[in-house]
Amino acid sequence: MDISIERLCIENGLKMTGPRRVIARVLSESTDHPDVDELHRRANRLDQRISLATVYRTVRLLEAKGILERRDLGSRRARYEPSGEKNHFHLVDQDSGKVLEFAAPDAELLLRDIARQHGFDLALIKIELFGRRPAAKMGAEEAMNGDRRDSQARLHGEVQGT
Amino acid sequence: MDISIERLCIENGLKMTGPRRVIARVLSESTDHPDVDELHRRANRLDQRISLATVYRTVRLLEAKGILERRDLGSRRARYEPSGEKNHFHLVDQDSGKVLEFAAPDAELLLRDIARQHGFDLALIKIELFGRRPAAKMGAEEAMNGDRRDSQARLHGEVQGT
DNA sequence: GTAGTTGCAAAGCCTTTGCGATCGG
DNA sequence: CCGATCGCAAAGGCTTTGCAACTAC
Repeated sequence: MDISIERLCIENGLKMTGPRRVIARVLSESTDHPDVDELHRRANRLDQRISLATVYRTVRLLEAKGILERRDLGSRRARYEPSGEKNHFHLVDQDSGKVLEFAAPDAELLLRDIARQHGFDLALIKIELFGRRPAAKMGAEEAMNGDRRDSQARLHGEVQGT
Repeated sequence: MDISIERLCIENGLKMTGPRRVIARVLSESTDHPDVDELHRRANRLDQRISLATVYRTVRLLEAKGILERRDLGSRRARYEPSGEKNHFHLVDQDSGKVLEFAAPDAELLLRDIARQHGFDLALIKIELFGRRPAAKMGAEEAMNGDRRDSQARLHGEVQGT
């Protein structure tokens, strides 16, 4: 799972320029759901010269090629992840903004079935759960994969100024 | 979901000003998932003077009060719907952009269970299915699991393209 | 009367784009 | 070599906000 994104790019007939190679590598090494700004930051650690615009253009291109998938996860910024991975969904901790991934093959089947009953072929299933952990015991599998927080921030905020 | 939005506003201690009353009414009468611009348009049919900024401020406030829920549904503009309604999810036709609502109590249970296993209390479950109808045999039933079917017409549909 | 609201226009945030320079195949 | 890609800065689309006037309670 190292350079797979780059491989996919090549298979899709994309020119592998310097910046693109770096971004592909950053994507391949990410196990979370970085937004464009974060990708830019990570890419810049490998090559200072890569511009934000290029990161935007690249994720857009890779999304069009089906190599990446865009996620929203509550924040205003788009986040990306490789689409190859087997179906998984997102459980967002509303307090910390952390995102856990989980599989739910049973639920998936049910949904696919419902869609079929309506005459649809599903291309994409998005399931996002938002909740909080009752203060009690945490820890345990905290080890999953934490995400950059930032997802909410507008979930509670006061609304009217002055 | 008739004039209930206004009632909810009052219960939440919000001042019922003219603009707010109109927006509440528009929301109460909507059976689809309008974006802010569309809400503004509808509100303006009842009162020309209502500004876009006020619509933004109002939906934000109502979302904070838990009266409305924001949806993304693939487009870049936020869409809103009353949160009171019983849990339902969205099936988006990628060709037309139309959104069907459906219920999936079984899937819901499964998911709630998964969340519990991770120590979470769920506040919100989002399920969005994206797919297309193979031109072949459609028809059959347009009626969903008891929820109201909702054929929103004017839907600036598209999801993303290149 | 006072705190909460509103309109308007300006500002902000994220994303896209025009353009000339560069680079990959 | 030719078209794809890049960096930069300017432009766009959607949303928020500062401010002074106004209004519900």
